[in-house]
Amino acid sequence: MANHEFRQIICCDFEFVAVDGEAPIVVCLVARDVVTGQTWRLWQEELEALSGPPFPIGSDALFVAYYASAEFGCFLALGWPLPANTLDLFTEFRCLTNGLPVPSGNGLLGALAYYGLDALSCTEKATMRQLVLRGGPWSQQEKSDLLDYCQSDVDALVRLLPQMSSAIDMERALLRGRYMQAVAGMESVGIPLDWEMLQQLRLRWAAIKVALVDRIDAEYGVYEGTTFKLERFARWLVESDIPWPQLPSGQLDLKESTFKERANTYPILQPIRELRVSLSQLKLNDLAVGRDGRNRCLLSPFRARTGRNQPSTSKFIFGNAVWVRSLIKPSEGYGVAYIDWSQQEFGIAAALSKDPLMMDAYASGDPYLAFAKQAGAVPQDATKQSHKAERDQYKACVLAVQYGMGPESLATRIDQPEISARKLLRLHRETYRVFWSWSDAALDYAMLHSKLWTVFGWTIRVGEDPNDRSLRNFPMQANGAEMLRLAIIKTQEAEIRVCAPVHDAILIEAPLDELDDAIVTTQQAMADASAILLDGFRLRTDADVIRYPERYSDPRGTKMWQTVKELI
DNA sequence: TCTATATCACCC
DNA sequence: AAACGGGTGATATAGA
Repeated sequence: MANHEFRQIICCDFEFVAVDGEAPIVVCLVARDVVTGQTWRLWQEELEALSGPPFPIGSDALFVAYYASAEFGCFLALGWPLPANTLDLFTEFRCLTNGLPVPSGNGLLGALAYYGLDALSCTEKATMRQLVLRGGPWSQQEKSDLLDYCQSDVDALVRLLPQMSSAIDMERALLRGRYMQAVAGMESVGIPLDWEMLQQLRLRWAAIKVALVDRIDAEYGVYEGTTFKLERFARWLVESDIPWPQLPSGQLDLKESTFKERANTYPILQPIRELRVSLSQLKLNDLAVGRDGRNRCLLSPFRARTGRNQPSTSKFIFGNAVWVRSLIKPSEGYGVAYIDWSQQEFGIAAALSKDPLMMDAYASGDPYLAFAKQAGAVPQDATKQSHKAERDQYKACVLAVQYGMGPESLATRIDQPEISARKLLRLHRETYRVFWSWSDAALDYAMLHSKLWTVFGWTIRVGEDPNDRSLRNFPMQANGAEMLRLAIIKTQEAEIRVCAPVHDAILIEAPLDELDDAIVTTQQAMADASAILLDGFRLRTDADVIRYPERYSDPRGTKMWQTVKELI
């Protein structure tokens, strides 16, 4: 924590009731200034009477919490301004132990255990959390118990801080702390949905499933209710004299790709294949939607090893099948925009490795076609239209390299013989030599020193059984996550309502007459973020704009959306 | 009957 | 030994 002298260091914890889709209900707060020892204990009503926190939050104060987005959710619910400096010990604990086993998890108790500090037992903690979640009214005794419990977490923070502080890179930690504020902002704003349509869907869900199965399964008799029965399917296959591949375990291989391949030879399988695909996509059960029709859930920042957000895929609309996004609809007078970086990971790879050809390819606007040209596979005047097939293959190769894919898988992916896939991968190595030696060096470094980190210090430790594909991919994905965080911070600081992060994209919302400006500002923030991270190299973005009364639509999901609408 | 495991599908 | 990175979650079947 050198070079950062704070006059106040405030460790803080709230108790609150969280309901999916809704703002938190604040129950109480305890905070302590570790410099002076001053302690604040405040109950609901007292907090609501305040227009800001009782402790200092200015530039010479440091706000310390564990999972600060939760605390900031309470700040926002109370209408309080946010602190200038935030140190989130959850995030720092993740950063310090990322990739290593954490025997007791990543929670506050886990961090205390990791550093050999004692704490409240899990069961005591669970009991008290239940008392919070039960909701009010609480007796005087319960109130004082809850405040004591809340204070025990603050005590824990106070003890954890010195244990961790020597290992914390304060400058970067403060940046991550700013992102925790941004997360609270997004969790509070949420994503506007078509409430009526969602109600319709939920109401008729079971009936839609049954209708789908009834329509198709009569011919096969392999479903029991709406569940596919393996045994029945096996019997039907024998009766129909259709050979079927098995998994090593002996079980029938039920992969979509297997159905696809078999359906080519036995077209009778086509309808049941489509039924399986549809049913597998029919799950929007747990979408977390508030009474105002907005999708809000924990975004779980820094949860993934790469530092990405990892919201629950069932609660978060962008985790569902793409057709479900058609439920996204701005409210009257508003628009939303989905703005994503173009070929973000390719651009990051180019800029960080400083591979001149790769940077040229990115700058050309169509890296995939540029790669094909650089490899001499298509003429210099080739276009997306004139050489679509070649471009598709070189695109698949670029993506394959980013994931460390081997020739067999790439061959399957592009539906070509293995020798073609080998050739593509070889051309990538030969064309982007600088990138490959950079990637090799990163892997060597990771194996030798057992860690790797991003430009802003998000670190992965190399544990047992390292996966070289993960390690090679880490700089691209983890720096992509850094870029997203920085861009979101900047966008929010420009007073734009950010609804959600989507790995390489940002969803924003604005009144219709401000939407175009908001998009420009966001794109500027995203370009700036890339330049800061990539030493001046700017990545492009694309914007998908939806103006009330339009709804979001993704071409990959329109067919399923149509089917569902017809069934309603 | 409940839980664990395997497998699969979805997202970027 | 295999070789597609990072994830969450549902479902079907096997096992306690």
